[in-house]
Parts: sequence; C-alpha cells; structure tokens
Amino acid sequence: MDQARQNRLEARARILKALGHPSRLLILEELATGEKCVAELTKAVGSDVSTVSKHLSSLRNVGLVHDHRRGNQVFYQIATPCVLNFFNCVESVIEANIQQQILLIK
Amino acid sequence: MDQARQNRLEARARILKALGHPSRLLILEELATGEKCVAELTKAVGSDVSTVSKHLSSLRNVGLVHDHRRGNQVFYQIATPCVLNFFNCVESVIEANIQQQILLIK
DNA sequence: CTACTATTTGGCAAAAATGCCAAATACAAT
DNA sequence: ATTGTATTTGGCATTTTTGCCAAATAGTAG
Repeated sequence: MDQARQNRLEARARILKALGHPSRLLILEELATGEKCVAELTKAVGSDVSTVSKHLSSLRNVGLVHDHRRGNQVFYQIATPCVLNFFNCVESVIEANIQQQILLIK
Repeated sequence: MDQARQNRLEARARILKALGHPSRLLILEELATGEKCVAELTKAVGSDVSTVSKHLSSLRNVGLVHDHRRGNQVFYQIATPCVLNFFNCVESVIEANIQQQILLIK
C-alpha cells in the first residue's frame, strides 16, 4: 500500500475514532443547537468535568470542534456543519441493521 | 440522560468505533468495488490473515459488511451502500481541517 | 480417510483508551 | 494579593483494542 493512501486512511480513522464514543456523540448532539461551555456539557454528559474536558480535547484534536474562551469559561462549537451528516450516515446503517435484526444494543 | 438516548448513542458509537481503524477503512474501500474474499483483503491490508479476519468480524458485528461462503472461501461485501457516504462526510471534515491547518497526519 | 487450502478462534503480550482524583492553570472580582 | 469559579493537565488503575502465533474448524480434492 502506498504511503499517501496509508496517510489518508489514518487521517480518516482518527476522525472516526474520535466519534466512536457515546459521550463524545452526546457532546456533538448538544453542540448541534449552538455553542456550549464545558460546565453545560459536563452536566449533559454526567461524567466528571475532567473526563468531559478530555473528550473535548479529543474532538478538538481532530478538528471536529472549535473552542474559544469568554471570561473564565470556554465555549465549544461544532467546527463544520457537515459533521452532522455523520449522524444521518450512521442512522441509515442502524436502520438497515434493524431490518436484518442485527442488534447493536447490548 | 434517558435510557433510550443512551442506547441510541451507544449503538451509533459502536458503528463509528468499528470505522475508526485504518485497516478496516481500507477493507471497506476495497469492498466498494465489489465483494472480495478474505485472502484478497488480507493481501490488500498486509497484516496477518488472522488479524484481517478479526477486523472483518468487527465490521460484521456492527452490520457494516455481510459475508457468505462459496467453496472454501468466504466473501465479504458492503452491507448497505450508504456506508460509503461516511467517506464523503469524513473527507469534508479533513478538507476543513486542512484549511485551518489542523494536521491529522502524524 | 488424507492431504490441502481457506478462514476463524484462542491465547497472550503490548499498546491505547477510559475515567476518576488531585493538582495546576486561567480568569474575574474583591 | 486573595479568594472563588471554570477548565485543563498529570497521574494512575482499569479496561479495551490490537496483532501475532498456534491451533481449530470448514470445505475441496484425490
């Protein structure tokens, strides 16, 4: 496999891996309606604030969200609207699974 | 957070997690042109056949691919065409990253 | 049945991800 | 400067993922 293809696949995988966690998906859903600060997201997720902060770092590191400080709080927002297309893509796979009785809920 | 939402997020995360590995993305790309047997995919990936077999299990377990045996080989195919939409989604995020100089290649 | 090819599974060690607490940092207000 | 609130980082234990080898299983052919 050539190096360019390898790099491209790794870049894609990094983004998808960042999406592969329920809390991080929840965060993106919360941000879909507009920017939110860490405290708000922490409340929505229900984990320790340090845990949520690290999830946010994961999302930021692959360019899925942006952040900016206002006063002493940090607000996160979805980086590009197209991120939300993921949900449609995933949902159609889940739909197909249901019809084929592949249960993803464990 | 209500249980239904939690379940939905976990189902989505499971699919995205399965997509979060370069070899598994390569496999899906290979399958985009039509079904292939394990040996062919193993050659494309370049890992041990047992490793590739486990990657294929991951993809099958979340309903991204189907398999069927013909003779003594097993052929894999993409389960639903919409899976390929993922690549477009990811690519648009990568594009945005490049413009903002977030490098995903390490 | 035996030999052969193709694939999967078990087992294991190494690596990465997860989530908490405690400590550090950033900023605001007094 | 000190205190208080908001967020991030360090450290660490636990869990999960990864990838190889060896062994088991599935099927074909002689």
